[in-house]
Amino acid sequence: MATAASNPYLPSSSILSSGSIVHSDSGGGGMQPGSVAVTSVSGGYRGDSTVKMVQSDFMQGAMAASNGGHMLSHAHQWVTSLPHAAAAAAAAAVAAAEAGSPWSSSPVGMTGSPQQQDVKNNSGRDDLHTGNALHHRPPHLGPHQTHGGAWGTTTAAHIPISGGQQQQQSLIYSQPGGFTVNGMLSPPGSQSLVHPSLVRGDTPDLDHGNHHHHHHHHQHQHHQQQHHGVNSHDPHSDEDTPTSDDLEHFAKQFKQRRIKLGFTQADVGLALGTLYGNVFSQTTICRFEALQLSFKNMCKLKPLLNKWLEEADSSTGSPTSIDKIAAQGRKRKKRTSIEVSVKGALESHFLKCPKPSAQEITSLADNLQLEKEVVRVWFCNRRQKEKRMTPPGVPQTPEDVYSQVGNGQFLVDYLKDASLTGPSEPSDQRVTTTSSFHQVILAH
DNA sequence: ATGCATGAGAC
DNA sequence: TCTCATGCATA
Repeated sequence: MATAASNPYLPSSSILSSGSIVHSDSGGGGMQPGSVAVTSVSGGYRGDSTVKMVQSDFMQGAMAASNGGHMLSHAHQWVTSLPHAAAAAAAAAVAAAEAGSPWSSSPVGMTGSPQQQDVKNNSGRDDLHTGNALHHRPPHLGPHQTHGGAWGTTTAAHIPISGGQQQQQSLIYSQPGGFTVNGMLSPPGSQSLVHPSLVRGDTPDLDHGNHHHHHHHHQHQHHQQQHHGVNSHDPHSDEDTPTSDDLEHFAKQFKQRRIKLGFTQADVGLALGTLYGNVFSQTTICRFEALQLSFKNMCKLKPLLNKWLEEADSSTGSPTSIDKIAAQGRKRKKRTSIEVSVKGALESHFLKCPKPSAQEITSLADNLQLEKEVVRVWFCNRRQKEKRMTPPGVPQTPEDVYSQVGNGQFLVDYLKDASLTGPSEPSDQRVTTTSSFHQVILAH
């Protein structure tokens, strides 16, 4: 492990040039081959204050101060953002992230996470967009708590999983001249925003899945309707929670349209920000399209994306302006990359015990020469991943999908049982597809 | 497209 | 402290 590092601050210009240093802060002098943590540097920003929730920012400060229990050895590895970097960052953000893969190969499998955590709409909806936008309808993104969630009932009695389908995707990148694909950044000031309100007059209701007075445990839920024409609108959009099939279908369509219109995932994320005050990153849009979010999360985002779609359709050429988030200086821990070998170790531990105790984490971290926090986070992320894991390259045929329902059902029980290793494990169910299934089986 | 990270909220 | 929603940074 290169104990080198210790170079906390670097030129943020590295965003482009990339400066990466080998660095391991486990402090120990152990030259364990394999416990090397490489961290690459870059300016870290966190657009918040200006555009985002002010309160949140405030809170964050409070939190940071109060829970800074583990940041002992971290201090040196935090990067501070440089002033001038902001501009570059913003530009880069827009320019980058071009999802150019003409064909995504990931067969989508849905995962269900019925966690009953309420959906706080942390919509930091301030007057961000009010600038030019006549007030668009207040994004009443309310917590659509569908309780157990449509993907699984809490009792595991019956799980309406949807077989994952795969995305076809043989689309050709066609860019209508009307849109400023890359140059979505409309000239500052000239923001011709087509307020959705007008356009939306004729549409009785899209599914802003927010009229959720429909939350009862679906003890028995109908199977999702398999397919509805691509053109047909969701028969039921409002009242009820969309089925996993709906989501799948929507996501698929959304991606198609988005691409046809020549927008990148990042574009959409930003547009949502100006439209509703909720900015999303390319990551989120990407995960939405890939159905890699929890069911609940999918439901929450769908209405917004749907709106965006409508607008994108109707607005001919008027680029939805984006007041890009003015990234503000904020330190963020450098991303540590864990070595393969170490990952392997972690992985095997995970299989044995997905939820190690603090003690275990500590010792594990010690052995692997990683910070405890890193290990802890790794497990957290690993668990999250488990819950949504999209089956890698498992070509599925419609028939397979059906058969998988059974497996999925089984899986749920199986996993639930397995994950109950801890003292208190909420009925955690997830609907995974074949791949995960195998994975679990292999693990035992 | 994904790995590691942050932070708010639930327990 | 975990989960969950999200995102920066990266391959």
